[in-house]
Amino acid sequence: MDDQATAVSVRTADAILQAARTQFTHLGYDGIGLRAIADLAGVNVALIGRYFGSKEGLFLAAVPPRLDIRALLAGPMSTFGTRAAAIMDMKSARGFDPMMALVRVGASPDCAPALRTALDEQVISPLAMRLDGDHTQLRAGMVMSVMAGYEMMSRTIGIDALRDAAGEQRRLWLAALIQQIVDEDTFDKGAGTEDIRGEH
Amino acid sequence: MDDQATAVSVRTADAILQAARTQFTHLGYDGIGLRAIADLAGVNVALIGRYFGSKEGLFLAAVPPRLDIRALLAGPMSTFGTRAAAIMDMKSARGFDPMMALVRVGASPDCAPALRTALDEQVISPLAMRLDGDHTQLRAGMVMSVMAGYEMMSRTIGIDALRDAAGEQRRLWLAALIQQIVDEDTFDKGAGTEDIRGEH
DNA sequence: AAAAAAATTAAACAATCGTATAAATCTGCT
DNA sequence: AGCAGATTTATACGATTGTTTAATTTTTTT
Repeated sequence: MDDQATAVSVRTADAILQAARTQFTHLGYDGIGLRAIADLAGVNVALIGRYFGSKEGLFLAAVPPRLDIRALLAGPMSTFGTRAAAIMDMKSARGFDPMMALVRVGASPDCAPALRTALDEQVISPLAMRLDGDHTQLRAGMVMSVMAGYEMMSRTIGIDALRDAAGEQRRLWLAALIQQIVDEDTFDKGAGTEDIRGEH
Repeated sequence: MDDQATAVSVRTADAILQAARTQFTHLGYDGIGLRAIADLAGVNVALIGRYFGSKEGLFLAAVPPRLDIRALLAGPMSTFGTRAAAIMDMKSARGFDPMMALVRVGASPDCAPALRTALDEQVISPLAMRLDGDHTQLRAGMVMSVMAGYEMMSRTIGIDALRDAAGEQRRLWLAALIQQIVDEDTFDKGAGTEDIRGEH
């Protein structure tokens, strides 16, 4: 009378999922093989095929469902930027790092569609619903852009200026940048853009 | 009496480089094989090994040297955001797309170090030298963060809100966001950040 | 035109990839 | 204990990976 209802061993399935998450996150979808994941989980390779069908099946079960930052929406929107910047600055002390996974694995054309859907449903839309003013979806997408870009430059690529700079200043500016997108009527006056030279 | 001085055929070497650039950009470092690159260049696979040594050698010769956005620094800094946003919105009509290459291939741990160096020397440092005020390196890195994040979310992953939204509004906000980082004393008053809860 | 050098190709190397199959081990029930 | 079903393992398959070697074609020089 375990809490397992399906025809699989949840203990080993979870071990596989956890190993897959960390490896996909740090090495990318093509950067890690199923045998290495199985070894890290302490099981045989064939179990991955048995429990998740294929490598893509394992990825879909491991990464996209965990791509949520709903914890960020807990507090008031007036301090969203501060909370977002604080999360980005933590070294993913324990467990899964959603932002790094998004950046590392989102570059693969095979993974992008699933990530796009998960990101839309679990992050951008919930965030957009908390925003006031116009173009909430667009602004929510811009918030994610800033966060993903910061993650990519500071951690994935490792630009010195972002990785080594004084943490306080860096976190303050990142928070201010994000908060400006969250606050309505920030850019309505078109500050800073005097000349647009688009097409024709 | 051709303009080739080295011991290789520059014509085919360039064909290989060009094929490698476009394929790495759109499929990532692990997403494309040397045979496919050679076929696209119309040459034999062994020539890649002969001219560039290895796959990594080909990548290093093809992508990092082209990672520059110096054209953006041509105009006045007061309109940098507008120029940056305009470039980001073009569909890389012809030739090489540096931003997409950076995002697609920067996710690979094998490529990140070379991209970091190239980005520092060719983009961030030149941009930082054009900036007034303090923390110029940090701010230049933040500019690249916003641009890379926007590229990743709008094109690589393809978030609907960023891909389909009204181009004018999207470009205006992106320009304003970048310009705010370029302009000095924008965040000196700490606008929007009322409470910082960092460590200890 | 013959010889030398450069450029290109065909073929195969060992390794690893994702995946599938059949045997072996473990688990719980009567 | 002994059987039945679930769970895991060992093994191998075909394909593809990056890379290398030797033979061949093309180009240049004498």
